[in-house]
Amino acid sequence: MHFSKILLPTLREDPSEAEVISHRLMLRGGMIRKLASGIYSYLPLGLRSIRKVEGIVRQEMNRAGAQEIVMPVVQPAELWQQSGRWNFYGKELLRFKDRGARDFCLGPTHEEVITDLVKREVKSYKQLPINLYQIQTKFRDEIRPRFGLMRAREFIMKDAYSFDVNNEAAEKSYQCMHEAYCRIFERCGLQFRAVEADTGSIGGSFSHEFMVLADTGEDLLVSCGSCNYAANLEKAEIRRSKTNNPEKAGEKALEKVATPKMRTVEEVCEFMQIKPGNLVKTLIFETENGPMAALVRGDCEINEIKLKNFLKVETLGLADDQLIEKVTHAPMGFSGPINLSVPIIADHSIESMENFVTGGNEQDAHFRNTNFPRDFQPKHFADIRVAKEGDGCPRCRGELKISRGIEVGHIFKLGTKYSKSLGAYYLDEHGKERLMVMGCYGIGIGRTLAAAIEQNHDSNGIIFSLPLAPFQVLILPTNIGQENVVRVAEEIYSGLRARGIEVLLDDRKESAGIKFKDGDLIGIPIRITIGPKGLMEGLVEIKKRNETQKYSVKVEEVLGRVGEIIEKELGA
RNA sequence: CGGGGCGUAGCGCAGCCUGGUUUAGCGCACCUGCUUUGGGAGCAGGGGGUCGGAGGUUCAAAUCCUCUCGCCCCGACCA
Repeated sequence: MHFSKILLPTLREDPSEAEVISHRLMLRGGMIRKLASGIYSYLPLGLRSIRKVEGIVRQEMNRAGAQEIVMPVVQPAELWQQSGRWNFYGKELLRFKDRGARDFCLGPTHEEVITDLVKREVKSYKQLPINLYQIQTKFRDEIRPRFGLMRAREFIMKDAYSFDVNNEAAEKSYQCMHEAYCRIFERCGLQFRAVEADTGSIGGSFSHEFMVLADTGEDLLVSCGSCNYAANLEKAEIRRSKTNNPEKAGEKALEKVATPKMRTVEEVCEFMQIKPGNLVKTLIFETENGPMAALVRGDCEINEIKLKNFLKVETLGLADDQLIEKVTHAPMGFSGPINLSVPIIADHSIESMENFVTGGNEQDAHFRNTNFPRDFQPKHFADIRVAKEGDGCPRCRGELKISRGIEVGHIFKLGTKYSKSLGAYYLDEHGKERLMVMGCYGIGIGRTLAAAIEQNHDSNGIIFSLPLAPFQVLILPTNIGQENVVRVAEEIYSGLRARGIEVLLDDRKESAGIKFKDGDLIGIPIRITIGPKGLMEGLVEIKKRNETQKYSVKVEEVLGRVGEIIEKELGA
C-alpha cells in the first residue's frame, strides 16, 4: 500500500477527548474515529490490526475444534423472556420495537440465540461435544463508555459456546478453551495472567478472566509471588492466619466510652488514640433473608461479593440509615456487635484480636475492651474481606501482591442455566432426555488491541509487535524528488510484496521529519529508510521500532534481511 | 443517575468576566506556485465558521439570561 493512497489521517496533537494512551494513539494514528459516545469507525489502519487479532483468535479457535458461525445482531424479545434476562439484564440491553410493535434488542451476548439454535439442531449425544463461535459486533448500552475501544458500547467480540453431555466433559471443554486463550494472548505478544473470577449474575460454577497487565487497567487482580494463584480482587481468597495470638495480654473489663459525633474509623481512632487495627468495624447489610451484620478489622474492607457468596444470597447491599437504626437502635457510625439480634458474620481478621474497640449501638458511644465470645458470639467466622498487598496466599505460603489489569477475555462454565430455561436437551445412549452442559467464552477484539497498545508504546507512539501490526514493513524514502530514491523504494516494495510481506510505502511529498514522526506514531515494526546519501554507497537503513539500533544494509540484501527478521519473530 | 468540566474551521486553542474597533482571531492541517528534503521546512497567495441548537434581554449577543442537545472526567451501576 502506498501512503498517498491510504486513508490514514494522523494527528499532530492529542485530541482533547482522549485520556488514556491507547485511545490517544489510536486517534492520532488514524486508526479509529468516534461517531458517538462509545461508538467508533475503524479506519483502514485500525481495521488491519483488528483483522490481525481476529485472525489469531480464529486460528486458535479452529485449532481447538470450535466451528465459526455468525448469529444475528437483532434478536427477538421472546428468547430473552424465556431465559428470564429480558427483565433481568437492565438498561445495558438496548431494546426497540419493529414496525409491528414487536420487541427486539441488539445482542449484547448470544447465550439465548445459540442455545435456541443448538437445541433445534442437536438431538443426540453422538453430536456432542460441540463448540460454536462467532466474531461479531456486540452492543451494550454501557452507563459510562470510556477510553475509546477499551469500554465501547458497540464493539467486536469473539464469543464461543460449548455444549457437552455432562459436567466432566464440560470441564474438559473449558480447559481446552483456557489453553486456547493462553495461546491467543501469547501470540498477540501480551503480558497477561489468567485469574480466577466471580461468576456474577451469569451464574455457573467457575470462571477465569484473562487480564493484560497494565497500570491503566480498570480491574484489580491479586497474584501470588510464589505459586501461580491469581484472582480478581473481588474473588481473591486470603489464607487464614494463625488463630491464637500468643501475645494475648488477658481480657480487660468492658468499658463504655462517650464518643460524641465520632462516626468514622479515622475519627474514633483519633479520638481514642488507637490504631485502626485495634478496632472492629460493624457493617449492617440487607439481604433477601433479612438484615445481618458483618465484622472486619478496622484497617480492612468488607468484600461484598465474598460475603454474598458465603451467605449464598441473591441480593446483598449496605443497609440504609433507617434499617441501621432499626437494627442497632443507633444512628450510622455507632454500630457494634454487642447485643445485636441479627446474625453476625465475622471476618478471620478479628479472630486473634482482644480488648478491641467496637460501636456502642447507642448514639455517641463506643466500647473499649470488647472481647468474644465473652461480649458477643459471631454465627460464623469467614473470609469476607478485601485482599490487601502482603496478605497470605490461599494456596501456598507465599504473599499476595496487587496489580492492575485490563480484562480482555472471560471464560465461564455455565452449567445448565440456559439449557434448562431454554430447553436444550439431548438423548443419551439409553434414549433418555438430558440437559446439555454449557460453557461460554468471550474475547474483546478491540479491547485486546487497545491493551496491546497500552502495554507497548513510547513517547513517540505505538510499538506494534509483528503479529498485530497493520503493516509489517514501512519503506521510507527521505526524498521523493530524487529519481533513484524513488526507484529503489519501489523495487524493494515490489520485492517484499512478492514475498507476501505487508508493506506501507511512504511516497508522500513530505519532509523526512514528518515521515519519521508518522512512522513512529503508527508503530510499524520494521522500517527501511532510503536516502540519497546512503544510496551513493548502495546502502539503505533498517531499523526496528522496538530498538534504537540502525543497520546499514546493501540494497540487494534488504529483502533477505527483512525476511529473516520477520521469520524469526513470527516463528518464535 | 449524582458531582465536575467543555462545545468557536479538520485538530489544538484565544476571545466571553466588563455586549459595540473583530468583516470572529491564532497555530497546525488543507489548496496553488516556487525553493527545500535524515526527525513535525521557508516564502508568497488562497479556501474553509449559521461561535452546538432553540428561545429571550438589548439599538446591538460568540459574549448576558432560560431551556435543550452533545462530549469528556470522577463516582454509583454492571455480562
